[in-house]
Amino acid sequence: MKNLAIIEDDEELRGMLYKFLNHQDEFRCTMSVNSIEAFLKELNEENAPDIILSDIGLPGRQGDESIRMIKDKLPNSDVVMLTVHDDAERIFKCLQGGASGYLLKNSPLEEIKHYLSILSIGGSPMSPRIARKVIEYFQPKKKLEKPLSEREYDIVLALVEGLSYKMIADKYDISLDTVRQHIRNVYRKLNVNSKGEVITKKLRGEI
Amino acid sequence: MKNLAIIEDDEELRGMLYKFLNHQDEFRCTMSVNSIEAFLKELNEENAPDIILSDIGLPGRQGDESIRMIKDKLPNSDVVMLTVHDDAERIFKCLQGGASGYLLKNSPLEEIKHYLSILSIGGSPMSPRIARKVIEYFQPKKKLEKPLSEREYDIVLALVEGLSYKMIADKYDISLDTVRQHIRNVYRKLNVNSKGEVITKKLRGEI
DNA sequence: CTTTCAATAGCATTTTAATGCGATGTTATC
DNA sequence: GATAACATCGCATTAAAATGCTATTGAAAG
Repeated sequence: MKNLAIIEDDEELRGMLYKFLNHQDEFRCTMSVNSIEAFLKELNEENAPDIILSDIGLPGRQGDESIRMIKDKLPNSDVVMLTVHDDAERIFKCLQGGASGYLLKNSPLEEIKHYLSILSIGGSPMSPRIARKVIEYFQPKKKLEKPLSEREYDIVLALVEGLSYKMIADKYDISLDTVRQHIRNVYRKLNVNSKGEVITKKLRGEI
Repeated sequence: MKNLAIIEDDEELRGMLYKFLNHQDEFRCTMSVNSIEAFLKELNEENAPDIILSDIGLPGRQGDESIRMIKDKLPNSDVVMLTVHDDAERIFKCLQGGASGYLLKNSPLEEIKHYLSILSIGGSPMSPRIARKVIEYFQPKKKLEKPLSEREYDIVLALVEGLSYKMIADKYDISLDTVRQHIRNVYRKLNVNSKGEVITKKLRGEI
């Protein structure tokens, strides 16, 4: 039996969620409020939730801010976002803020219940469309017009690891000038002119 | 009606999947093979699949290699991995290789069917435990012993964007020496001594 | 009221990185 | 057998970054 808090400013939806979820054996709704402020105010030892189902689009707040405020008070709770927004930026901000799941508001109540029960088996509830966005995040956005050679790629990886030119030369047993030459070529192919830009591109999956 | 290919070396499991999924209205199994090699060999215009359900642990191959081989031939197909492995590294390699979904083998047949149908609505099938791993990827691994100040954080973000000290000074309307000072402090707090390391740490979620 | 810390700034020095130019040998490809 | 792409190396110069040291101001904490 998990304690559940619902934070949602749409009275109708909140009422429905409360009524439905509170009837389930797995959950007990100890809080049902319309804002983060109300949530933090009402919070006490008795009603401390294991799971917080929270709207993201609460007035005057960024969504990921809300999560941070909650996780700050309840670091071991699972915060599940409930939202109509499926844009990549919002999703990632929330995930970085510590959200344990991300559900779309158009999900049926039964499905929401099912998703929430996934938390108890160590999983993360995520609507399929959100999962798609997240997966796409990992995939290289576009093929390079000018692909890097193997050696050049080695050197990019070394840069990401924080190695200096000198250290790279030692690692691959080539001269410092050769490292310079390779890096020149990498810069030309990637159309950049600093180490930092190469690292950023690599870690963002653009290489 | 989607064409489906099953690549799985466990004969029993493959048989079950084939029999079950081929009976569904949504799918037609046009291929059922036990290796990537067999798959690529049998592949032709007639049986070209929209969805490939593939084992990851095929003998002598890395899993993500398999995906790349498939996506190379069929870039518009959806490759869904079916595996017992839930370690982060494997998952991310497969996602980077172009997988559209990632399911655990212990899922019931009905659930696998349900997950696969998610593809047709533009979603990504992902077992909850996998989703958890993926979400955790985005979340800062550990709290910094020495947290960065706001200004320092601004400057870290600017470094990630590829700005030079001079550009950062202009951007925030402070002197070059102040930028230097902040960066010094960031290096001390993060225990590094180059721009590149800061960028890598930031993009890996360690800040 | 002192101590601490963030933010600002300056100056000097050394190290590293970025770039221009030229060069040789290998391996594919046409 | 020319052409192109890759990998290697050298030298020189300029630009940027890293670091050592010092110092002022304001705000928060004790």
